[in-house]
Amino acid sequence: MSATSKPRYQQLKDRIIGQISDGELRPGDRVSSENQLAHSSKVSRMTANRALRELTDEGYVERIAGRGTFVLDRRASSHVRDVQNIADEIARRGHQHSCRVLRATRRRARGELASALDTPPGASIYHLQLVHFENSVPIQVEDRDVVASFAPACLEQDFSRITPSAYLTSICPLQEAEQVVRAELPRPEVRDWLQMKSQEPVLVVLRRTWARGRPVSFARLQHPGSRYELSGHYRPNESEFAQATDVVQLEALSK
Amino acid sequence: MSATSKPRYQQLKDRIIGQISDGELRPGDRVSSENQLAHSSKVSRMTANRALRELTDEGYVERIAGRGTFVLDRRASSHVRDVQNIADEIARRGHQHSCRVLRATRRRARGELASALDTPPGASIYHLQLVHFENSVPIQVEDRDVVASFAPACLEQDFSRITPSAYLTSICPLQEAEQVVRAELPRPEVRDWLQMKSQEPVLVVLRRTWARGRPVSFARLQHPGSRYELSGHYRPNESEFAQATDVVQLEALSK
DNA sequence: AAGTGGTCTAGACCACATT
DNA sequence: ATGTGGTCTAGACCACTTC
Repeated sequence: MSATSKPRYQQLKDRIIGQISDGELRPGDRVSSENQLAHSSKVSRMTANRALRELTDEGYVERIAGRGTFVLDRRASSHVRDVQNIADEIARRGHQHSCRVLRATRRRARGELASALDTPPGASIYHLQLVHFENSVPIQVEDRDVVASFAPACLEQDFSRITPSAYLTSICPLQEAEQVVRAELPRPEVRDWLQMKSQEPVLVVLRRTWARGRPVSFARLQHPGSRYELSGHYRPNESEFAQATDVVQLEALSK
Repeated sequence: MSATSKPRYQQLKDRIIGQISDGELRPGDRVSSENQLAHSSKVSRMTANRALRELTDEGYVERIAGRGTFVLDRRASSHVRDVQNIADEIARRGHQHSCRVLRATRRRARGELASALDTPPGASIYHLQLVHFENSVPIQVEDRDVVASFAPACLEQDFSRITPSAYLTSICPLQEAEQVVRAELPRPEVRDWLQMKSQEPVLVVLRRTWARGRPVSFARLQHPGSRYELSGHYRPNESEFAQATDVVQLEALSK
């Protein structure tokens, strides 16, 4: 159809991400060089360079001057998946997980949702609403939007047996997650679902996840403040990696 | 000193980030256009373009085709990883940090606090209580216990000029951090300090930090739910991820 | 010597917004 | 009409690795 065609560097990125997702390119494999890509894709070298550079920033490949471009091993996705799935988390505590589906519908992407999921307005989006229980005590209200084209059979799943998160990872491993944590007062119906006291706040996690290089799902996870908390353990050595450059510059500037 | 000079686009980025941190460029301000930058910095337009594009990716500026490039007003939001120093965080948003010290006392470790900081009962502990402001709006109440033997001169510091976190890292780099995030209702005095509405919840971060292989500080950081959120971006390759678990030791401390 | 990534240039065309 | 960002090109020089 009409849709203004994507920029060439983006098309190149999409193609390479696709090859990685399909297993055509496996971790450690060498990706075509800039010159080869420029030739085969009929593109200037600068355009191929931009595609590969952005893939580097996004963690898909590693580039070594003089050697080449290599597919990275994203095996730690188990880490992301662990946090994705509240059923696993509950099982790890040795407790019983159960789940009630409140809603499972189809709707059309529009406005913020469309841009958050990077779909054209009007695209099909599945909306799920569930309550998760830990030993029969409600612990999470999950509001989830899923890009329909990524998970066409979404509405036929039995989400009392498999969580949406587990279902999504079964289609394709999730690559990336972006999340925001907030403290809010719940809406009355959420408060009832979670059996919360009248003035108790909720701990809200907004999470957007990526697979195959595209956002595929947006979740709003609400937890009773009195019964749920997030914890983490950090070691500077390892976390300095991601934004090392920025942080260093800023620290030098703000002395 | 001939150190391989940084690439030009990076120098340009550094300069603009510096202007944002210094307040020379304030949120909403217009940044010079690509053509202006190219001319003034004696650089090609593509190089200026790359600098501005990367600043966009990193959340510093917003670009609107046909209109220009504008400094973003970064919402109170910090990466869960580098929540070390709220002053840096605020500076990075191009805002003004200030601080009021409510309390700075010495007390004796006992019970849970002694075991959390791994000191013998009766050991000296400094207790600090501060309110941090972002552009004169209160954004954090910091309650911090510091092992006195680690920071003997703690009480002589001027914490309206250097944050406790910055002071601690100046003594010795922090090695490790353990943190828990919660949603709670604030105590009335905290609510007043943070100028919060009556039923607004706080986002609480409990953090224990290690240096020289020992826990040296325990902090309870409370933020107004309507004005503060934690955000994070996770890729499988970057290791640490906040996980939902029970942390018994910290729980008892936060009564 | 040949290939690789890293950077840079001086042009170019386009869609868009402001005047 | 002018200026803006968004993209793209066909060259170029460099430092580095491999052969």
